Amino acid sequence: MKINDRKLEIINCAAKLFKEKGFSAVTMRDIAQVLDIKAASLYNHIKSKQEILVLIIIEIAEEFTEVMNGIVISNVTSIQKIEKVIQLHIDITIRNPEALACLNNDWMHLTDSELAYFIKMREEYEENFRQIIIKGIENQEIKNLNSEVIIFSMLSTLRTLYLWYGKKKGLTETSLKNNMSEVLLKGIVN
Amino acid sequence: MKINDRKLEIINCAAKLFKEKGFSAVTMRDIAQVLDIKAASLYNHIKSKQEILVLIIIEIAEEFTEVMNGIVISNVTSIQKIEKVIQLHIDITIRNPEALACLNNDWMHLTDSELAYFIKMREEYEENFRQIIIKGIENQEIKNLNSEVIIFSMLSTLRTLYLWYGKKKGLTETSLKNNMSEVLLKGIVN
DNA sequence: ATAACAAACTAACAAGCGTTAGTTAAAATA
DNA sequence: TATTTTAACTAACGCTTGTTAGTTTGTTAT
Repeated sequence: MKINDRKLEIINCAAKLFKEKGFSAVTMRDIAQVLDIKAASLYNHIKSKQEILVLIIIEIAEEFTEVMNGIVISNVTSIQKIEKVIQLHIDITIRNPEALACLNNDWMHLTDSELAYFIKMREEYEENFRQIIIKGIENQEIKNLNSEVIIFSMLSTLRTLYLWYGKKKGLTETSLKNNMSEVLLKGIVN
Repeated sequence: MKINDRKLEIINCAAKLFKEKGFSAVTMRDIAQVLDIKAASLYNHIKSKQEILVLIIIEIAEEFTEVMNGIVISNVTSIQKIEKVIQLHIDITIRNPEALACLNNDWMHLTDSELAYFIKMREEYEENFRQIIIKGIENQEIKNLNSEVIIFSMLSTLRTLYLWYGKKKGLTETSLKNNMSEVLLKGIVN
């Protein structure tokens, strides 16, 4: 499945608009206007508005899935696995914040097999993360707190990083990674 | 401004639908169908779809604002102020998760003065939280990390609690509060 | 030079949108 | 009992939506 340049332009433009107003509030005419063409012309490149949504979300979801699968089977400590997960979220956030916003807010507008596929990936992602945490608690790398609270706290921060990254200047990727790891792993109290 | 029972039913019903699909994807006919009436009948009780959105969001936003203002001027340690903020978010999440979802995802569909009012409240809320963190760093209650990373990590967790609370059983409000405070303040590493 | 293609266009459609007007029947109030 | 109010209804409005059909124009390949 190759995607030519113009199609990519359309998808990226749509993703930006979806981030601002959400999938349902963005019209084909909105997208066309930004690209300075008519709405009907979009259909020379894409099949439907739905297809745009699918292309934005599924690619990113698959990347999360694949990298997470690699992390789970890697031969490092639980803490190191968590640090790899943090790095994964930072990487994708920096590379494609618009797609991430779309994945977070508009996944429910996927339909049929793609919706099912997405939900399956998301559940498996969370289950993989859960296993990392539980293993870490068992071998006493991680405190014996409610594992669901730990999972939710970390994932919600990582998943919404796109809302915030870009607004704050003077923070390199490395510095973000280090500060984030410190805060999420060791807390903020002196 | 008093709101009678039927109007409240409509608002609560709308909030539930907005949480599932977002403001723009929910039609007046959708709302009416759940209440088993016709869409036109809704207008005996509400002025417009916009009014529903405003009533859902602004009330909650004002509650956050007022309680936060009380916390800021209270005479306790920075850590204790943070714990009060955590408690505030948990309280509202438990009482009205639908409104919170709406506030988080659909605030950009507010218009004119209400949009400006909301943005002002949100900025002041964040600024208040920022001052708590910075004061805590200055008096060495809190580690000298990048304050923006701290602010973002905590707020993103607290703001998206609604996504998760209710799915997890066997966790009392007190237990949630205690686990959450421990995770956010002291981290997860043994 | 000619054929083929790519990517834009104009025009339009059917469906769905928020909303209004006018009506009706039951309940509350006088 | 008579009157007013409440809250539903039917019907329809003007507009916007995603999308299709058919056409035009400039570029690329033969």
